[in-house]
Amino acid sequence: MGRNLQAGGTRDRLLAAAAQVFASKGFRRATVREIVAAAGVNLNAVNYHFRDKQGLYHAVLEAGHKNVQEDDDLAVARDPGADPQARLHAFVMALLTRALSAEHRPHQARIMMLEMAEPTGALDVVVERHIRPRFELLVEIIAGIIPGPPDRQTLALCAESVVGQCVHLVHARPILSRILPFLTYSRADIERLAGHVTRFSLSALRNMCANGGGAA
Amino acid sequence: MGRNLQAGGTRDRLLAAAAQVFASKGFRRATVREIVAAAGVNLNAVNYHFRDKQGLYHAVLEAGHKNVQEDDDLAVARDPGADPQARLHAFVMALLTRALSAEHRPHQARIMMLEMAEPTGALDVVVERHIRPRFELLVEIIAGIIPGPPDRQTLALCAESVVGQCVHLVHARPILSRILPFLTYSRADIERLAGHVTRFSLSALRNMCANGGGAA
Amino acid sequence: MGRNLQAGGTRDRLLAAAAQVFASKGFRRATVREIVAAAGVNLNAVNYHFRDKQGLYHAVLEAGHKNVQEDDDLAVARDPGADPQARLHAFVMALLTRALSAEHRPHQARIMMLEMAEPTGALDVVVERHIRPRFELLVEIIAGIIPGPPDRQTLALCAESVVGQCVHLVHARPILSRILPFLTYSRADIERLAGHVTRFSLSALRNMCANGGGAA
Amino acid sequence: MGRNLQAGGTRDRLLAAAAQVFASKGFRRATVREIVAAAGVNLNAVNYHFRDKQGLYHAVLEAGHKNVQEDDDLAVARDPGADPQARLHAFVMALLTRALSAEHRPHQARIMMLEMAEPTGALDVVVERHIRPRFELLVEIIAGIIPGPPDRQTLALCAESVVGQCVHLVHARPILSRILPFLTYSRADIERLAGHVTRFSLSALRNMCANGGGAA
DNA sequence: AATGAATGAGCCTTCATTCAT
DNA sequence: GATGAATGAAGGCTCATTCAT
Repeated sequence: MGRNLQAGGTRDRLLAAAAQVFASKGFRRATVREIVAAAGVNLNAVNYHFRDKQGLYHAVLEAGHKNVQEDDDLAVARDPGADPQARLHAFVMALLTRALSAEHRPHQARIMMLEMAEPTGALDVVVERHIRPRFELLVEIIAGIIPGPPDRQTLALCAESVVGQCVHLVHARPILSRILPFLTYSRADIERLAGHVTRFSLSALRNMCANGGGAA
Repeated sequence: MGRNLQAGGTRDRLLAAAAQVFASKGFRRATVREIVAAAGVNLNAVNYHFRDKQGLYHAVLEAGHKNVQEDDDLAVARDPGADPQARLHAFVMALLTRALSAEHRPHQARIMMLEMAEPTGALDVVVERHIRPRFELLVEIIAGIIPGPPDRQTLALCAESVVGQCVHLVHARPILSRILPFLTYSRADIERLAGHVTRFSLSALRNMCANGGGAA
Repeated sequence: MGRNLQAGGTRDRLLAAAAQVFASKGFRRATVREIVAAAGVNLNAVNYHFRDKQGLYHAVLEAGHKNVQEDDDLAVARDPGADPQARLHAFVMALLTRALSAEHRPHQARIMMLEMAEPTGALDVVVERHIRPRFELLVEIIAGIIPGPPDRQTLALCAESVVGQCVHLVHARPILSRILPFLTYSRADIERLAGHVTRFSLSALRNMCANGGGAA
Repeated sequence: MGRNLQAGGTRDRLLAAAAQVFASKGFRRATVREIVAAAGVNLNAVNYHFRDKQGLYHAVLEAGHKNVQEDDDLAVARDPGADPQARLHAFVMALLTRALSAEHRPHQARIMMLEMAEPTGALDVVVERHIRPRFELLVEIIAGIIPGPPDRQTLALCAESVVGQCVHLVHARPILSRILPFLTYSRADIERLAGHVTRFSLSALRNMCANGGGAA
């Protein structure tokens, strides 16, 4: 008795549902049954299309995210001719928006966090396809801001300082909501946070070389 | 039949083993069987001493971390008379050392990360007992660095910018190891990272007000 | 590996075995493992077909008993045109036969007894679907026997006096076997018991009104 | 640290608590831990005083009930000179009161019911010490009511017809509460029920011989 | 492609009991 | 007599997977 009355192919519906469930529960806690129920497909569809649960997970990671070059949010950040500090702000804003705003369903971001907490072996593909390209873009932006010679290692650490501030705001959300009562993670809050991170980082970057080498 | 041939009390051995296992696998993935095996005690020891798996988990969180006031690593950071930038460096160093160095068994840090990824309801106690005190200390330190009037909200965001850099280095370790090949998380690396975070943050903090208000 | 070598459907075999085991041990003492062993099916068949142990139990209660309207044993008792005392005898005989005779597997009766001793929450459905219809039938029969105006409350109590005699013979069987050595619960015994209950009740009912009101 | 501050001996407190718990949950569902908690004694007291759970159970049954000869409720029923129908009423009233009224804590009655539902092997002692004596008393009373020659077998069946009506009112209480909404098992209800059972039985007994032999 | 059925591994928990002071 | 600790046996349940249409 075909219950699969919906239009879209089983495979796609499965991918979409899986992205949702994996993002909200992580690989382990997510159950195949919940996914197929959400997708409205038969239990064995995952077996048939993706071999097993892990296969489905990998497929989600592979297909889930747009390439950096195609990411509209990063348009300004990618523009070599734009003002470096505008590029930085665009980058930060894109990162936070994508991870925090409700409209952009923070699937990929959460999956990545969960993946770091409990690696399932799928980290490699995520790093190479999603993280590294963005990292390189950020390094390039920072190189345009930081004064003096572009020491690769310093650039990298500064880039991670920027990224760290952002992802912390995402990952530690349940904690920050307790510690910083004024934070509601509204759209306005996101912009305020992006503004802070950009300001903080710009201030730091512009003075890095002066302090270079000498510890605190 | 060897009834607890080992030395120490069953309860303590259980706590230690549980901290280890919970830290490496999280609450969910960790199995009672693995914990008791690691502790070398009977399966039901957890039942007897902690009622159930969750009771053991809470006990680990309660007993696991030293109070801020007793934390020797934070001695300099707590000293109101010390140089603010020395205090900041001490704070950062303590955070990274405790979370990253092998000697300090990074249990609590990882458990906290996992707790954020998959909350089990034990987050409240962790926040109030461990996180908030350290946060307040950091705010106090930063207030001594940042020029101008101590706007509470700005102070808080700056504090999280500092914390974010640190925890990112911890949480994203598997990613950073791929992206930043020079990072080995050796003792020397930890010091280098602490130096960078301190420098980056100091640079930022000293110029926050100047840039204050104007977004990127 | 012999995958269900037996004939009938797993589900039915499970229901039959469960009825047996639940009847002999009650819900609590009965173990899923024993039931599936008796049914010769896999341990998780109960999970698959009935969700869990309780689901199986409910299914046994639902499916176990025929509807009053379809119960051939009660044909005479249901016939409004039949002699009232013949109807009463038929009712009593049906009750005892079903509960005591070996051929009719006294499952349902025992389960009901156990359910009263240790309610599991399944009592409601049993009452509404099995007990109340039979009770109403009995009240109707008695109304045709008892002289005078049909006081609802008296009718109900008389009905329970009849039912009580019957179920006592069933429930207290292990005790009665000790107290009344002549009782073997053979087919002949059942008929003799039915005769006694009918006679005893008829005698009582025909004289209820005369004694009405005055206590002993 | 002696927590056993109470006066009474551990053993007695244990017996009392066990009677309570066994009565409300039956042998199986009752847990040793619950009993010792209710008694306020150490877990191993049951082991020490009664060897094990079953030993405690038997002790409860042995010590729990007064001898028939000492039972004040049955004083009238035991009086050979009293009016037979008064004796019958007294017997019925004693049975129902003891089993149903809140003041008389219906421990023994419930335990007996549970014992019938799930025999634990302790039934023999209960039958010989509690049931048989009362049964013989009832037979004697009935012999004084029923007209004609005292056929032992008929007497016995009639006695069980009386007992059956009573215990049914007790055992089926959860069902009767649903079927007979007017029943609240209040003190007044108990008297009303005793009146009905007595009336019903007297009517029956006085006419048994007339109908004797002829089935319905 | 899709579906119903079946299967096996593993996990947490409860409970009575025993051991050693 | 009493107490804390330890132990072994079961039991119910969840889950991913595989089989057979």
